[in-house]
Amino acid sequence: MAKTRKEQIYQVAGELFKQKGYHATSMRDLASQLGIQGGSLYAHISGKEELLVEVIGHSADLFDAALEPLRHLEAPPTERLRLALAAHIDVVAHNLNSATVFFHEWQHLSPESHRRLAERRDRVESFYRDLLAEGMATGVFRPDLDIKLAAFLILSAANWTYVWYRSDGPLGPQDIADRYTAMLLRGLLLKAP
Amino acid sequence: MAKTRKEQIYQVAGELFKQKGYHATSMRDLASQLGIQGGSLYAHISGKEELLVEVIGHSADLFDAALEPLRHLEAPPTERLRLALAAHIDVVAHNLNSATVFFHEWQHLSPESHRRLAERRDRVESFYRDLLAEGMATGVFRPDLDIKLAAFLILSAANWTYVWYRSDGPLGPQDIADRYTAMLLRGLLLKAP
DNA sequence: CCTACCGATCGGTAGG
DNA sequence: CCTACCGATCGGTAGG
Repeated sequence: MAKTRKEQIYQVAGELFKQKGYHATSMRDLASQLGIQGGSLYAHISGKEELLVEVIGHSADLFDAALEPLRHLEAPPTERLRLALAAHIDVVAHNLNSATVFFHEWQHLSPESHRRLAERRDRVESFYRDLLAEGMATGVFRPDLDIKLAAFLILSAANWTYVWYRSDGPLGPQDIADRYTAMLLRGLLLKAP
Repeated sequence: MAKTRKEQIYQVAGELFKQKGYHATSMRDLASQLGIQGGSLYAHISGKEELLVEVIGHSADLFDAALEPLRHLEAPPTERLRLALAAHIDVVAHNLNSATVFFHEWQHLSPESHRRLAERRDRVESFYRDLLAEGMATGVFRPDLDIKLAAFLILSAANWTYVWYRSDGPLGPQDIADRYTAMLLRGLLLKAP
C-alpha cells in the first residue's frame, strides 16, 4: 500500500499540528520534514487550511467508521457499550495525532468546515444517547438517568484518553475499554447504599 | 476590588487564547482589545510567554485551591468525591478561558514552566488516587478497582466539562457534580449482574 | 502609553 | 519540485 505524496503530507501535518499546534506549524516546517522546499508543497495541496480540514476530517471519518457497525448490532446495550468504548478508544489510541488535532484545533476551521464537523460530532453523541435510551427502555439501565449527562460521562472517558494514553503503557485500548465499562456499569461502590 | 492593568491584560489574554489559540493571538490583537498600541503592552509585561505562564498558572492555582481544603477533610470518601467533583467542575465552569488554555496550550510552555506545571497537575491526580485508595481500604469502594484508571475516569468527567459546559445551560456545576457522582458511585445498571 | 521602527518569518505565487 | 520573490504580519525595542 504505497502512500501517495498527498497522504504523506497529511500525515506529517498531523504530527506537527499535534506537537506544535496548527498556527505554530509553518509550511516550511512541514516541507523540511518531507525533504522539500516550502513552495513545493503547493504542487500537491491548495493551502494550509486544506491540511487542517484533512487531518481533522480523517479523525472524524475514523470515529464514524468505528461506531457505524455497532449502530444496529443485535446485542445487549451493555455489550454494545463495551464494544463502542473499545472501538472509540482504539481510534484515539491509534490516531493520537489526528485525534488531538481534532480536539484542539477544530475551532480554527472555516465556518463551513466547522459546521460540517459539528454534525459528525453530534452523530457520535447521538450514538451513545440512543444506546442509553434503549437500555433504559428495556430496564437494563437505571430509569432515572439523565441521558445527556450519561452520554457526556461516557464521551469524557473515551475522548480524554487522548491526554494520557501511551502506546508503550501497560494497558491497550481493549483493556482500558473493559475496565471503563465495568466501572461505568457497576459503579465504584462495593455495596449499593 | 480594582483590577490592575496587569490583571486586565492577563484576563483579556485568557479570552483571546481560548478563542483563537496562543500562537494565533497577536500582541496587537491583545493591545487593541485593551484600547492601546501593541508596543505599549511591554510597559506592563515582559513578553508573550509571560502571558501564557500567567493564564495557565492561574488555572492551576484555582484547581489547587479548590481541592486543598478537601485533602484532610473528615468525611466519607463518597462525600469527599462529591465535594471534589463539585469544586473541580466549579473551577472549570467559572474559568472556561484559563481552563481551556490550560488543557490546550500547556505544551507551548517553556521546558521549565512545563515541568513545574506537570508537578501541580500530578498533585490533582494524586488527590483522586488517594481518595480512591482510602475508600478501597475502608471497604467503601470495590477492592478490585484499578486506581489509576478509576482516577482517570473521574478526571475525564471533571475536565471534559470544559468542552460542553455552558453557563446558560440548564445545569450548574453543582448539579453536574451531583449527577456525575451518582453515576460514578452506583453505575448505570439498574440491577447488579 | 505612543510613534516609529527593527529583523525575522509568515502563507503563498510566478516561472521554470 | 526548485529558486526567487511578494506583501503582510509577527514579537519586540528605542526614545520620548
